[in-house]
Amino acid sequence: MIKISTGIRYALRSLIYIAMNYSGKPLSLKEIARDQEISKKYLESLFRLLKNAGLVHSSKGSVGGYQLGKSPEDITIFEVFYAIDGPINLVDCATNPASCSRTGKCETINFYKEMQDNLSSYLTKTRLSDIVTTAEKKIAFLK
Amino acid sequence: MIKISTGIRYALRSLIYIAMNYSGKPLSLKEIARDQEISKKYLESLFRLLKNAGLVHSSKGSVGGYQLGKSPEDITIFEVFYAIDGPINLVDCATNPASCSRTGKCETINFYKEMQDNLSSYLTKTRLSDIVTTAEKKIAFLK
DNA sequence: CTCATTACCTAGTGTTTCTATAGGAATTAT
DNA sequence: ATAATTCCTATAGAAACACTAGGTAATGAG
Repeated sequence: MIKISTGIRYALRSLIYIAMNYSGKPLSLKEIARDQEISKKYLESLFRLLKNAGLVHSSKGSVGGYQLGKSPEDITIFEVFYAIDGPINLVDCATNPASCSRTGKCETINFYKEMQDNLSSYLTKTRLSDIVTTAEKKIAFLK
Repeated sequence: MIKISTGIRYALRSLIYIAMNYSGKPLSLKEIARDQEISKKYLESLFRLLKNAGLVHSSKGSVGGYQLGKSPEDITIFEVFYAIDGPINLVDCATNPASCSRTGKCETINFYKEMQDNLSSYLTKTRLSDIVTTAEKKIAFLK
């Protein structure tokens, strides 16, 4: 079954939360975890990955926390997927032909490559700002 | 990590093999398993699902086996995915809002729905015949 | 009419991946 | 100094996945 991992779901929600609550000061994991109802310990492991990818940067210490590493317009959803789950690889043979003994005989590789391109380009063209904008419109409407 | 299951990979290869070797007689799992280098026992479980979905029909007995249930132009890849792995459901909340306590507060659902639509429509518009045609062209070129 | 061959069925098992937790070390503002 | 935070390694529990075992039922061939 094709699924989006909880790691990605949590990371997206956290990034959106940071984007929508920017005040110049970093937000701590404690606060993000509380608001988003996510285990703080689990968030720690995710934010390490986000930081390595440059999507957030951190400050340590007693008023430390995280801020976005780039503006929301410059963060593609593809980057978030890549940071948390690694390269998108619907099937091994599409990326690494040597992984399958039937490479060359098999008629499905082109289909998988095309499907993967379709997915990647969708994830690349939608950006964090798109989701945030939609959310802000919803909130404005409710007021 | 977003992955295509081996069940789907095996099913696709098997259906392509049947489509490309049609002679009026059904093909047995034994032959499909041998040619495609897939465990026959595992294929049995997959073909049950394909049969329930109407993608193949079977004949028992000593010269029994499987044939396509429809012409390759009428078999969408979406149907194959659905038959083997069940409904496409990238996240539970997109299909079943009650599954998450944050439904209503959460800003990501629309994105997931759109992503899922994008995926589904791609799988629906590509058909078994598309893959078979590409394969036949490749074979003709090699001759 | 018997036999070989095939699809069909239920159950279970080992492996891997995913999700989450434990316990602490390093850093920094107050 | 102290309290709050990020950062790091390791590991455990749970769930999904891939595959196997062992047998029954149907059907055409001889």
